[in-house]
Amino acid sequence: MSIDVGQRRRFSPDARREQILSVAVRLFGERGYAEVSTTDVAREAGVARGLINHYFGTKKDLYLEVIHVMLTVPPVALASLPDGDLPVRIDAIVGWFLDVVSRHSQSWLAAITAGGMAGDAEVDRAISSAIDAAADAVLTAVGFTAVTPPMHAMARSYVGLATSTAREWLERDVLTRAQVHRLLSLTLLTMVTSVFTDD
Amino acid sequence: MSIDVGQRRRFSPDARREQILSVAVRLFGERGYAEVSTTDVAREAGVARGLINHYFGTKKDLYLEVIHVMLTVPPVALASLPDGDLPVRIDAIVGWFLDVVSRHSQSWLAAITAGGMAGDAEVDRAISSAIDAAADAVLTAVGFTAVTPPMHAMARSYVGLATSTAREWLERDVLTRAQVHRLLSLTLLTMVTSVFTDD
DNA sequence: CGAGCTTGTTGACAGGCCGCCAACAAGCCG
DNA sequence: CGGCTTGTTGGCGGCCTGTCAACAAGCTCG
Repeated sequence: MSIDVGQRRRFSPDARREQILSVAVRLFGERGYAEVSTTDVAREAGVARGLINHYFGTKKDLYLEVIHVMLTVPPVALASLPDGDLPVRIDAIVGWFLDVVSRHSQSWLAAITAGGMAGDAEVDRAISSAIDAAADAVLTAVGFTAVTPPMHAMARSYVGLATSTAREWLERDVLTRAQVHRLLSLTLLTMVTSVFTDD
Repeated sequence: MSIDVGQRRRFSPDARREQILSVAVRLFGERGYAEVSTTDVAREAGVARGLINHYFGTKKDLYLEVIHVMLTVPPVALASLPDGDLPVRIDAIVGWFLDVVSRHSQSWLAAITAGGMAGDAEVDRAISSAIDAAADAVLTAVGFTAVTPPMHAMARSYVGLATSTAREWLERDVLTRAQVHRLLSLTLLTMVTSVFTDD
């Protein structure tokens, strides 16, 4: 019952990196950080454990690349948002966010809360930059050009509301998409019209 | 250079538990879950490492009790909220929340995001019940009696907004308390008057 | 006041995971 | 075909965790 019948094969470094990384993304996505050992990744990749350290360094470094992949969302069609009225633009950005988060729910939503390793400096920085990207997307979609630091911080807060609401929708199944859409649209409208104005 | 000059002393089980638990709360509050070993807790408590397992079982069980302590907030003066108009009650509950979270910021805010161990089933359940408690506090303070599941879920979402906003305020120092208060009050008012109404 | 007993406490053992590194060999090149 | 570059392996040392038999602190009873 030999699993790996194959001899020892040489791959291109890029190919090996990609292969190991894809296995790591899958495993870290299914279970958490602590529940996945480098031995697991090596076994499922059909590779010696030491090779992971050779390519990625530390297990935490591997995890950093994994969450980078999981948090990197194709900003496709983000520029193709309608130029209509403010409520129209808000509906568009909210719908776009719900589409994205429902597609890679198991990836993005799990990584944004650092499934298993919040508190680490580098992991927190990676998550923070992902929040920044989402906040920037919201601000540009709403139509803001000159963004002050407080406005940016409030947009980051709104991303926190969006993620927690999406979690209620996708992982708890008690809210409908329409309710989530309505909540996020109205709160964003309130923040834009009443909160951002005078800072 | 002997640190512990004391002989082996016998304590009451409750006293030992409390002593070890206080040390664990401090260490897990300062650093994350993975960064603190049971050897650290045992050393700082002046106790053999095996005693921790004897009293708490697994390291994760100890961590569960730790976050239970950190997330248990004295609901003092929560019943003594003013009975005034809706904006008045909202201002009161928001101010109360900001007071609480600014006092145990290093505890509550760090534990609500499961500093180092999200994804675990039991840890997630503990955090979820803490969110439930906060959501119930918000709902009762606002004045709702009959709470439907969707409303409860929306209140949980609002708690997510509150925590992320408090994090922007306390850990990033770019928002003032007044701005945070205004944001949380206006969004809660919006949710109560426009979102909750028709579900 | 001393012997015995309850039980809080300890230290060591076994298993697992991680980072590191010298040795090995697959595939190219002259 | 022989040598060489370098992708790849397996084992070593160290740290961490859960378990458990042995030890002793302090109470109890004769």
